Amino acid sequence: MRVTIKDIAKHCGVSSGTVDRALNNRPGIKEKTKQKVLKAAKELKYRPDFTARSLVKGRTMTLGIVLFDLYNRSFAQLLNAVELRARQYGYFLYIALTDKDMENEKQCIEYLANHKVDGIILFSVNKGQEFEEYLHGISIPIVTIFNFLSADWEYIGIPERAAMRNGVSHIINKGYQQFIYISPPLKYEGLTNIYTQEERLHGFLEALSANNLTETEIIRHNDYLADLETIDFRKQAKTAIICSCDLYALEVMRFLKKKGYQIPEDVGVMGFDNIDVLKYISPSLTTIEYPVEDIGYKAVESIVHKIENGSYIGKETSELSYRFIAGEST
Amino acid sequence: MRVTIKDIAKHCGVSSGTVDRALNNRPGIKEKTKQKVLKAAKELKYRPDFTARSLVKGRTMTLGIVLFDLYNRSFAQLLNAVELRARQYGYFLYIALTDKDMENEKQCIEYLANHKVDGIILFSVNKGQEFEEYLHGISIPIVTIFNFLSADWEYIGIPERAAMRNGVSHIINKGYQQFIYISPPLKYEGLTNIYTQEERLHGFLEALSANNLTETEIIRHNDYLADLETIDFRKQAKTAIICSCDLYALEVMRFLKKKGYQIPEDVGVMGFDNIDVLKYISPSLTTIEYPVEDIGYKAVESIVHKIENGSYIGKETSELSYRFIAGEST
DNA sequence: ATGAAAGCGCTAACAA
DNA sequence: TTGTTAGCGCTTTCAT
Repeated sequence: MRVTIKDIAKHCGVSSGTVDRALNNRPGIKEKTKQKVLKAAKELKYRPDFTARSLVKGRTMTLGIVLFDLYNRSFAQLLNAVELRARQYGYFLYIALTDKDMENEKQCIEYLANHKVDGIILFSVNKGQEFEEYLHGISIPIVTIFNFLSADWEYIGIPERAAMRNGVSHIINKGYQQFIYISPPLKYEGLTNIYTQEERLHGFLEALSANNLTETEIIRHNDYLADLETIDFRKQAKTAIICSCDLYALEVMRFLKKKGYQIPEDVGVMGFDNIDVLKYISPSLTTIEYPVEDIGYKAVESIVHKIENGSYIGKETSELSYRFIAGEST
Repeated sequence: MRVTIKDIAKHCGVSSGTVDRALNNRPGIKEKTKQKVLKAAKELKYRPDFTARSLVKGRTMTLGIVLFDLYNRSFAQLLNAVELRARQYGYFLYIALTDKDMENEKQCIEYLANHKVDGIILFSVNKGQEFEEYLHGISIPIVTIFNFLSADWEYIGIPERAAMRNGVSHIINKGYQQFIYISPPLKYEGLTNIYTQEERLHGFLEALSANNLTETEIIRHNDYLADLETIDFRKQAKTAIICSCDLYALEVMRFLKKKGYQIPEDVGVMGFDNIDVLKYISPSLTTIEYPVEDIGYKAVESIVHKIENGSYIGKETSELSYRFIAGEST
């Protein structure tokens, strides 16, 4: 059996209350008694039981983070940052991956709530009134990241739309005339939360219409390479392929190279995210950079503030900066 | 306040024992009462408190995983697999990152123990008798991954040494005559657990000596590119640069390209890990592949088995397979 | 300065 | 079939 405060108390001939005072630096204990208890605790290899403490304190000193998966480099970077900051604040971190499944996500949140985490960092795939009511129901501080939910929830992200609009504007200025946009499928449009993807797409469209451009094709399914197969990029007006994330852009570049196209002479490619492996890719990819680690840090800071002070840091949504990176691919 | 079983009991006019029976499908309760309780639970939005349950049950249904960080793609892939399998088994996952810091790691483990996780998956940076005694002291099932500790602990990994030996043998057969080996620094040699790195290095050396080759330079610091700077690869016998992981190999390739070298004509490069981004790199990197996801799955299966049956699945250490991938870089 | 005791929410053993 | 009760290990309040 594990050593408990009772064991220490018996060992020292004091009460468990006194042991508690010694162990937790509480006032009202003679220095000598304290030392005696501390010594005994060390000797007996006492280890506090956080679950018992949590039960009485009502706080677990744990946070939960809900993400899709870790296939995308950005998520791993984010998680790394969140874990680091959380532990600095004395919180432990549960990780729950939803695989973009709505039911899965709900269950993850439910479990986190039952485990009584003090706060949840949520990159949600769910949305809608019912979902938000559910979230309110668990009455645990939540901060949303990347996918916006509603003004009811603290949000940390970047101005996705403006970032994409800005990036595409740069591309347009380079003289591209035709545009293909590639983005994840919309299978559950209206149902799932695809805020970031929607925003990026709108940013793209806004940039086009601001320049009176209409020539565009939007590909929203996973078999996007098959669509590209049918196009001869050398025969049509100068084309740029805009991808909603770097991962797609890398796939597209690989495909184009295999087909013998010159990038950017025959066709330009742009990504979004600036994932860390881009530095090994050539031609270097034109993309949008944003401080993914900072999003992680801010999310933790925000939620800890809410936990410990009962309110979020800022009234409004925090949006961090972004930066266009001109690569050789456009 | 949260709804408790007492609230339900009062609401239904039954005892808390009966509520417990209904909620947890325990026998000895009339179907009608059960339905009544279940209905009330739903209406009142009852949510069980796992911390309270843990306290009495002595189990938390959580696992902890201890890793260096998530910078390396393999770690993220591993974590993804572990989380998936853990949740399939009904366990939640704590993640603790050590940043390769020994003290940090000890504290992470201490915290996991205090949070009373049912098991720990450990990629350790610590080693030695004192550390192992400590691990025994917390008396929680542990399975070690990648970095072997001792026969006292279940281990899941790959035969690193044989894998590297095999890979390097392939390179040797290609006619390379001179070899440079690049691997992480050995700052705390003898102190920290660098099992995988050591094994890979030995595999490299074994391959050389099996072929009576002696021309080799081993670089074990982070500024390895500076060392390469001093070498003119065109002027010396055909050289291969063997890197202990793909991340280094990518850095090396980038450096070499910048210097105007042709790969593999002027110099060959080999990596280890087969991280998923390699498919976007050209020339394609020669490397060693191993099933990192399977390691994650096996780790979870093994620890859950130990938790639920009191013993590990296999008596011996499990080592998974590996595969040499001949790329264009050698 | 210290001890005694109640109770956090749940489970489990024993009674009824 | 249902109720009662004693904890799980800790914190906290109230006595002493």
